[in-house]
Amino acid sequence: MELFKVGEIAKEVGINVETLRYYEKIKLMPKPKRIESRYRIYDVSDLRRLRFIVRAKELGFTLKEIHELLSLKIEKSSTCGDVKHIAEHKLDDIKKRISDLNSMQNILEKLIDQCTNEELSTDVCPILEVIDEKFQ
Amino acid sequence: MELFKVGEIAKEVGINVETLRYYEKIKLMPKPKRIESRYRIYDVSDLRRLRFIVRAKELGFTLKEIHELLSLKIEKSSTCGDVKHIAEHKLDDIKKRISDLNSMQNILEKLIDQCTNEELSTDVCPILEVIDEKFQ
DNA sequence: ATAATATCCGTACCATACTACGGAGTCAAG
DNA sequence: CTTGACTCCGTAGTATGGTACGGATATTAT
Repeated sequence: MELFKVGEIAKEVGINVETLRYYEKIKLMPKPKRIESRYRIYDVSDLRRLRFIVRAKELGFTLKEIHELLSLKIEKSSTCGDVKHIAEHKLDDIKKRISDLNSMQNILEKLIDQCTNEELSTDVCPILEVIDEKFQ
Repeated sequence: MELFKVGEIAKEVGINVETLRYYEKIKLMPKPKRIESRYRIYDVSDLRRLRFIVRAKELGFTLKEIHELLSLKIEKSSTCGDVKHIAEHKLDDIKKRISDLNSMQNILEKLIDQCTNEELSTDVCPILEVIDEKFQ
C-alpha cells in the first residue's frame, strides 16, 4: 500500500502544498490520517481524488461544481432520486459543453487550414463563427 | 441596422452593465460609439462578440484566453504562422477537453442508469472512474 | 550530531472577475 | 415639465481560488 506525505502527493499531481491544505480546509479533500509527528499521510484513493479535482478544474469546473460531482454517489436508497436528478443536470451541462467545444474545434481547424494554405487575410474574427453556428 | 444601449445589450446576453463596462476597460470589448449624450451605442457585431465571450467563459476559458481566441485572425501575411501556431495549441487543448468531458458523460450516463434501476448503494465516488479511464 | 529540508499552523496577502455606490447628467412617460 | 428610469464616471468592496510568510517542530542526509 503506497503512502505519501503532503509534499509527495502534491508534486505527483502538480499542485503545491498550500493548495492541498486549502482543499482540505474547504472540505474538497478529506482530512488525511496523521503519523506521530502530525504529518499528513495520503494513500492512493486520495491521489485518485486529487487527480480528478485537478483535471476537472482544468476542464473549467469550479471547486463547488467539482464537489458536487464527487458527491454523486448512492449512499441510501432515499437519495437515489436526488442523485439521479443532479446527475441528469450535470450530464446536460456536459453535453452542451462538448457541443460548443466541437464548434470551436471545427472553426480552429478551418482557421489552421487557411493559414496553411497562405490564404489572404481577413479583418474579421474567425472564431466568432462559433456564435453563428449556435444562434439561429 | 439594430442598435442597443448599454442596458439593452447587457440584458440581451444576461450580464450586467458594470460587467460590460469592465470588459471595455480591460479591452475585451472595443470602445463603442457614443451618441451626443455620451451614452454608449452597440451594434449586432458587438452583440455577437459579447455572446461569444459569455459562452466561452461558461466553458471555463479565462478572459485572457478568450481575448487570445478573439485575436486569432490573419491580419498580415507575416502573422500567419503565429496564428497557426496559437490555433494549433488551442485546438489541442480543446480536443483533450472534449475527450475528458466524453469520459464524464459516459460515467454520468452509467450512474443515471444505476439510479433508474434502483440498484444498491455504493460508498465509492462513481465519477472518479474518469481518472481510471485516463491513467490506465 | 548538526545542517538542510520538510512539515506544522494561522494569518495575511494576491489575482481574477466582477459588483456596488454615489453623485451628476439624460431621456421618456404621464 | 417633472418624476422616475437610465446612463455617466471613478472608486471601493466582494468572492473565488489560491500563494506567501514566518516561527516552531520533525526528519533526512552528510
